[in-house]
Amino acid sequence: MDSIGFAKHDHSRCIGSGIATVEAYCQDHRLQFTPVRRRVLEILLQQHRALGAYEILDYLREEGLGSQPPVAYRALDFLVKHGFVHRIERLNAFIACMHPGETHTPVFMICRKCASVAEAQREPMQGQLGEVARAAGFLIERTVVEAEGLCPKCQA
Amino acid sequence: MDSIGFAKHDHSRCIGSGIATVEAYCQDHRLQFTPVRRRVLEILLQQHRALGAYEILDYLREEGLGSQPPVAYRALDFLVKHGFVHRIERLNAFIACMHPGETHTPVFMICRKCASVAEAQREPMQGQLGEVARAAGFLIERTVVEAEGLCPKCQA
DNA sequence: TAACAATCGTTATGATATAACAGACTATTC
DNA sequence: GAATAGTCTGTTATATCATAACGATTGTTA
Repeated sequence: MDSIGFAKHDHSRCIGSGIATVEAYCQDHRLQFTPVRRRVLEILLQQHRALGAYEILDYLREEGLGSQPPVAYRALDFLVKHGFVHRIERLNAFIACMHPGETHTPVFMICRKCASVAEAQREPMQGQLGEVARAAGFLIERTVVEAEGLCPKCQA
Repeated sequence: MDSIGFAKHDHSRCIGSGIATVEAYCQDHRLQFTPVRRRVLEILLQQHRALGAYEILDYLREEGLGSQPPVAYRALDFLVKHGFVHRIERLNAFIACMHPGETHTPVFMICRKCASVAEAQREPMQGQLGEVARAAGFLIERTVVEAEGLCPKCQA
């Protein structure tokens, strides 16, 4: 269990290593890491916050990479499907994954004041959600775990 | 921790007691349980599944209780605010609370095949979400915990 | 290079949600 | 019971989020 979302870190390394990791993964898995997909991931890594699809589309427009919603949504679908980007249901927005390549079930903490989002990891099928599901005979395939509140800075 | 969502039960009692509980709560707290609000809750209790706001609005329209989106959204805002109804973020939909009146942090299990939704309870600030938040110094105000998968029936 | 699959660009539309404001109702106070 | 403050409703308009469909293009493989 870890969380770097609210901590200081070398952000330029985030971007470079994020892209490199995904690039390698795509080569290994014969996936097409096309210009639009790459750019959308870069934008999300650079911004380091949750962006709406139309916000991303605005960047793409400025750069001549696409101007219609499906362009952004298709790139996002690809990135989400392969775990490079996560969708934050509470915000209808997207954020770059902090652990690309690793299998994981993310937990998000969303600050209602500064809108920052931190990603942490939990073990699947453990904890209360796992207990509840076992008791009900429910087979979990995917989880959405998002907490809304105040980040350390905004509590001060 | 309990879950009655996937189990058989006397559904007519659900509706009656749900309405009665909320009615009493509203009297105690000087809240106006208006016809539209009451009817929206009844619809959600009767259907016993997650309904979109526009689906609810269709019922209201048929009954002459309102025809424009704000009518449905306002009633839902009220019901959600006071914990009589929960919003399922994953579905952009609403479902009647199975434990009205009690303070709680719900967990939902959503069947992707039959679309049924079960509500269970967890302790706030315990389990992995609590651990993660404490480690990050994050102050939780609200949580969204939703699992998607297969209910007992649909696994067969 | 032919055949096939994946991706892209575009148009159109669908689905979800809220701002704003006037008018009606309710509760409270005098 | 009249004034008034607060809440709720009805309506118009619009904002925001998301996808269906289809032809053109590009990439992959045999």
